Parts: sequence; C-alpha cells; structure tokens
Amino acid sequence: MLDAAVALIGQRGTAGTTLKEVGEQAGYSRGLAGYRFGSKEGLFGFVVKAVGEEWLRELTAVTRDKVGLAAIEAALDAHARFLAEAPEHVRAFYVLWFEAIGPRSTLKGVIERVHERRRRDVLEWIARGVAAGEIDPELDTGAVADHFCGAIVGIVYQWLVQPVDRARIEAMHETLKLTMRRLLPAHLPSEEYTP
Amino acid sequence: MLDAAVALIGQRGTAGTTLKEVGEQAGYSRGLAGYRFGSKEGLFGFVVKAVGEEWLRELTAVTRDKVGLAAIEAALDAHARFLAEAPEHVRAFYVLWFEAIGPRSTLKGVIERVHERRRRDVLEWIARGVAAGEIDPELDTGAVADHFCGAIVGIVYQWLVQPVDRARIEAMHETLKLTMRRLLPAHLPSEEYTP
DNA sequence: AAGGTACTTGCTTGTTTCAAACAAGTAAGA
DNA sequence: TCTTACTTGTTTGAAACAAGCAAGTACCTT
Repeated sequence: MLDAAVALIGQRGTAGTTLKEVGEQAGYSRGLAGYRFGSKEGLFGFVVKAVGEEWLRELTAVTRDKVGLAAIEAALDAHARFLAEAPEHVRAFYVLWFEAIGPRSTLKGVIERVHERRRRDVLEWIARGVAAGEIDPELDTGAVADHFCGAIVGIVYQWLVQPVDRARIEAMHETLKLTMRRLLPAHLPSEEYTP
Repeated sequence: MLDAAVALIGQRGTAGTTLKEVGEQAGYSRGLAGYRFGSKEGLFGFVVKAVGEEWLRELTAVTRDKVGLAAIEAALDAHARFLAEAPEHVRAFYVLWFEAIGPRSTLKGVIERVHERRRRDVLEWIARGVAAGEIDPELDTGAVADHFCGAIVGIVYQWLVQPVDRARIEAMHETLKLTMRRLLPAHLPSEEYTP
C-alpha cells in the first residue's frame, strides 16, 4: 500500500492520486485505502511518517560518534546519497513536505516536528563541537542552524525541480559544507599561528 | 477576482479553494472563475504571474545601480520587507510556488522560469562585482548563486511555516548576508595589507 | 446619417463526470 | 460469537464543459 501510494504520488502528484487507484494498484479493492487511512490526508500522513523514520535511521547511523563539522559533513554526504539513489520514497516524502505548508494542512504538524528535530540535531552537533574546542563558543548557533536547515530545504527544492542534474545537486551540498566551514570558525584561531 | 483568489488560498489552501467560492466572493456567479481561467490550475497560474510581476518591479527598483554585495544585500532587505509587510499576495504566491514542484503541475514551467530568472540576476550582480574589482574572479559563481537562491527558498519555507516569528525571519536574511560576504571574498586580498 | 444585422464579449445556468467520504455488508479466522 | 480485514453501495460536492443570454460594437446598406 505504501509502495503504491509512493509510486502514484511520484507519477501523478498528490492531486492526481486517487484513493481508488492506490487501493487497486496495491492489489485490493477500490475502497480499502480510504477505509484504512480514513482520508487522503490520512494516507499522506502515513507516507510521511514511514519515509521520515527511514531517513532518521540512516541519519543517526552516519552521525553516530561524530561532532561539529564532521557530523554536519557526514549528514550532508548521507543526504546527497539519499537524493542521488533517489528511491521514489524520498521524492514522495518531499512532495508532501512542500505541500504541507498550506493552511488547513493536517500534515503540517508532522512536518513541523521533523523540521524542529533537524534543527535540534544541528544545534547538538555544533554544541558538541564547541565542547570539543573546535568551534568558537561566542557564535550565534541558532542563526547558523536556521541557515543550515533552510539551505537543505533549498537544495531539496532544486532537486525536485530538476532531479536529473545530479552534479549540480552534489555541488550544492559541497557549497553548503564550505559555507558551514566559513560560518563555524575554529576556536582560538590564534592557535593556527603557533606551530 | 485576484483578491478573492488570494484571500481564499491564504485561508483554505489550494485544495480547499473552490472555483465557485472565488467567483462568488468576487461578486459574480459560481461559474465565472472556471469560465475565465479554464481550470483551477489556470486560475492559480494567473495568480502566480500577477504577484510575480509585482515582486519583480520591486526588485528591479531596489537593485538598480547596485552591483556585487551591495545589490545582494539590497535584494535581501527588500525581500525581508516584502515578507514582513506580508500582503496576503506573497503568501498565496509562495504557497503556489511550493505546490508547483509536484509532477503534472502546469505551474511548474512558470515557477521554473522565475527561479531561473532569479539565478541569472544573482549571477549578474556577482559578475558586475567582479568587473568592479570587488570580488575574486576565480570564484565558482554558479555554485554561489545556487546556494543563494536555495537559501532564499529555505527562508521562505520557514516563513510560511511560522509567519509570526518575524525576528527570526529577519535574522535569517542577515545570516544569509553574512554568508554571502564570506563566500564572495574581496578581489586581490593582498591589497588589504598594503596601507 | 439612420437603421438594421452580424459578431463579440462577459457573464450565468444546466449538466455530466468523477473522487472522497461514509455506511453497511461479508467472509475468514481466533 | 466476536473481531479483523476487506468489499460494495450510496451520497455529496467540486470541476469541467456546454449552452444560452444580454449588452454592446462594428459593419453594411440604402
């Protein structure tokens, strides 16, 4: 059922996807999808949660035992890989993500929580980088985290618009790494001059 | 008719907006909106074009006679102002913008052109900054422009999710300015050491 | 110039089609 | 017998389209 929904969202978009087709493509009757999920929005919520958890597992795996810039770069690498291998799941996830911003969207809450979670992760990586002495403690970490999360959204947007241009997407991840290196200056830069 | 559409998109979202209501709220019959614009998508396309041109006029006005970082910062100030004054128009515009990424969206073409136009503007500002000798000509300007446009999308996304938190939105614009200053280094940095 | 006719424009109303939502049912198993 | 998993029937409502109407506007004829 999940796979059918993901495939249809990828092909026809959310407006073009019907509960009837989802049910039938999954090998059931026309009515099952509506019955199980209550409504179209209910189905979409299920898809977002399922794929979101998939990504979360991936992310925690690659950032385990990493702090500061290393964690951020590992996360970016994993993200680029996730998009490049582009299982349709990710595409459906982000299509739903971007549509959830409208008013009256029941998905909004779910998406907001994912977003907030991302931000806290970034803050955590930075805080640990500060603790490890590799990042300046004076920094406005909230602003940097916001910029990072926003930039990710921007990259994904670009990817959804032109998924073909893989090199460009990877370049955007690299530019974001560079940006983060510039925004997160080393702690006690004077040490750089003591050989 | 435009105002009715904008108001309804802002209140109910695109899925919740009906052609019937748009027509009636504009003081006409239930059928007019559908007749004039052919379809719901047609109406939405009209809204995007109308608001897009509004913003374009604003943008060209504030960046006239500016190059390099100055142009970028002026554009960011104008953008922050546009969001803060938040005429419903902008909200409807971006809601449609984010929904246009799905497959089978007729708006996609329009949005892609707006996006591409933005990118070319940024490249132009940078190129003029290079010509004026204030930016390093060795730079990968395409990557910087992509990052900039992506970051804008990220900011707008955040704004749509939590339009209330005005300070945060302005901070994100400031962080993006800072980022651009870091990514666009001065030309011939050695000059900085010759008094 | 006057008056009549065709054509256009802007809008309304009627009708079809199709999806969502929900209610009621059935069959297989615990 | 009760629950679970699923199907089928029905209602409601929106989109899309067709057809119609009324108020111009242009054109043509004498």
